[in-house]
Amino acid sequence: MRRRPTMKDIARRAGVSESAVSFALNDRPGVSAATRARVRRVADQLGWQPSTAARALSGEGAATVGLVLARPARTLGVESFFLQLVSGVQEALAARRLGLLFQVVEDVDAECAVHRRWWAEHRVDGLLVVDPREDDPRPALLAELGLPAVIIGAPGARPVPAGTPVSRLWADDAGAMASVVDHLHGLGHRRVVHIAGLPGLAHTRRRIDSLRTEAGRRHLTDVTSLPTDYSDAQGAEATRRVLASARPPTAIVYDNDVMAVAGLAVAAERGVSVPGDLSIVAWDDSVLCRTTHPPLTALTRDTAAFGRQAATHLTALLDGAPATDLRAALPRLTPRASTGPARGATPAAR
Amino acid sequence: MRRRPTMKDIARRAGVSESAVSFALNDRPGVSAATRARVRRVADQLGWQPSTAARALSGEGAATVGLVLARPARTLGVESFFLQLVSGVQEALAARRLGLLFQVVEDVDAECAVHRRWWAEHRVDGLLVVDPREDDPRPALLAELGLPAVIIGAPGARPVPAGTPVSRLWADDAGAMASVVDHLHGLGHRRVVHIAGLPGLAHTRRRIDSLRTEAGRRHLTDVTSLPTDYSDAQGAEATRRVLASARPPTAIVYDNDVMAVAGLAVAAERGVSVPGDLSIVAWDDSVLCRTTHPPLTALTRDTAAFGRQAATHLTALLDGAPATDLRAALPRLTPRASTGPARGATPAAR
DNA sequence: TGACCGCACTCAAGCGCTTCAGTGGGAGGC
DNA sequence: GCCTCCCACTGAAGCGCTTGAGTGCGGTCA
Repeated sequence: MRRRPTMKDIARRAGVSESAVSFALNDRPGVSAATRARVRRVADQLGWQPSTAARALSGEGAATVGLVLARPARTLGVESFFLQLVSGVQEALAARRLGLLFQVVEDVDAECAVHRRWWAEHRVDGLLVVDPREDDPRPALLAELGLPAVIIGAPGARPVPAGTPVSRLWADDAGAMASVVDHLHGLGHRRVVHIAGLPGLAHTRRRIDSLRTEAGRRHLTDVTSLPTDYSDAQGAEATRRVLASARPPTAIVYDNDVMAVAGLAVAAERGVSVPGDLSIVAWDDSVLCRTTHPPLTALTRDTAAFGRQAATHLTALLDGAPATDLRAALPRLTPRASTGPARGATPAAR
Repeated sequence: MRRRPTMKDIARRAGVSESAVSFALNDRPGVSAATRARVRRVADQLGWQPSTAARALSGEGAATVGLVLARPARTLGVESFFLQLVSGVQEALAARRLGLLFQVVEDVDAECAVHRRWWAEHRVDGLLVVDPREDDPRPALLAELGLPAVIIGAPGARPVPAGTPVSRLWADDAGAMASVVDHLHGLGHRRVVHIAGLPGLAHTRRRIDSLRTEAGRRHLTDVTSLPTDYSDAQGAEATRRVLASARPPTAIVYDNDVMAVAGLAVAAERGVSVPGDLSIVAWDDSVLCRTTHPPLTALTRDTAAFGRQAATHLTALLDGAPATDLRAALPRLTPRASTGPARGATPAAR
């Protein structure tokens, strides 16, 4: 059990005052090059690192950003999305020696409570916010607390009050949905079901709306969206229901990889051939989509890069950059064997 | 942007000194019941929360525990294991208002550097350590730093130096492996391949060893373990190799769910019927195992409970409890359709 | 009635760092 | 040769909290 070295130790060994040490180590003017070098050497030698607690207390911020995941435990731990996102976030934060404070809670209210607590406890300098909702209390809260933040997957319905350091990273769901509809329409599909995610989330609404828009543009009137909770159970359930209906769809679009795989299993169990009788598209690519049989056509996006972009922008906000809306790269459709020509259709000209 | 209320504010409003406030809010003797109540009321009213920075600085600890994941990014974000674990950890920590500082790095050396830095920066009071290795530098480091920790999945080869506040939470891989071998042997399998995880990890070694022991006990001499990096790619690769060998196994045990699914896909692609020609067992159950076709026989364990147990014990260590070795619940085998009688074998008496 | 005690509370120092107001001395200007 | 200015550095306060050493006061006991 070693004692942690402090600036006082460095000051003593280098024969200067504490303030000189502070100046030297923080690249501030006021010390000669020689002294600076000497202080640095001693600090290295002692293995000194600034105490974040002390830094935070003297107004420098906590060197930490927070991320809260508000999802019931049961829908957690399956999707590749979050760990990928976090791993990208880390990369950007580690470069700035920022820590990531992480918490999983049950719902948005609990998330707000955590944000409030972190703020009051002086724990974080900024926040990454995921899963924006249609009726989202968080932007207002962030504005009240004045905490810099990046909302990932925004814009939601609720705009961010002006003048607050809150940026939004926007995934182009409409564009992505257009590419999916293009693909399916080109293969001759006319009856499409969209098995969507949690109904309260902003991107669920956006996907549902753009499906309707894109379908209308191509004169497909027979499209439906069914919300779920993203779990394999509900994905399977919904699939079973639509396949048993009077006029089952010839293609299904799933809002995540897990449900798509579950849907594929349901098709297999009912003797529905994929892609012969039914085409399947998954939103978000992952190992899952590649290892099923047949492998699934999926919307591929670089989730880690997404996280990196969000975190990088957050560090810019912390440095005082103005808040903006930014746009993530458009996901691209990776066609695999789970989509094919609609039964009995002559493929439209591409 | 509100100013955070401090104890000074409370003191002023309640008409007492700051120390009285501190005593009142920390349930220490030295204030009358009336004053205590008044102070509490004012604190609530102001929405006061203690500044962790200030607390940490005055010797109270950072109210945070750390968790570092040392895995290359490519093997991340697929397994259900970690998010589940973390969600369990959170539950136990949230009850004590402890934060979780989380970081993903590339390898153990980087992990050690992070531990050192967190210690020097005063950021964490304790650590959760995962993926113990055969030749693990971390126990010695923890001892040097004197940081309380729980090593999850231990014991590794390297014991923890005595007198350090480091406990080990032990998963009974031998017992689990015994149940797997039992199951397969009972179905008449005599040639079994084990597609294992990262070779450096302690539990990989333990599983390999116990497979050998259990096989020996039942006079199966034809067992092999092949290490991989846990990725679907290597899982598929290894499967391809063993299926193409002169005497392919009749059963394969995979060290995680992802590789098992990948292996199943390889079997399908080569026209090997499961479970007709090949039985498959996955170590760690998840949605994946339930949604494949056929669903996979898997070793089910309550990963969230595992995390909860680890975190709960860590809080005990922080409270000064002595370090011990504890044992997690034995995983149980969930038989599904991916395992069946070995081709041409008369099942042994069960 | 005075010595003593314990209770309820205040004071001030200190945790490790930043920062602002000095301070001393050497260089430069006239 | 003296005044000024600037550079390199020091001193001390302060961030919000804990804590051990006081302080004053009402009550008990001889």
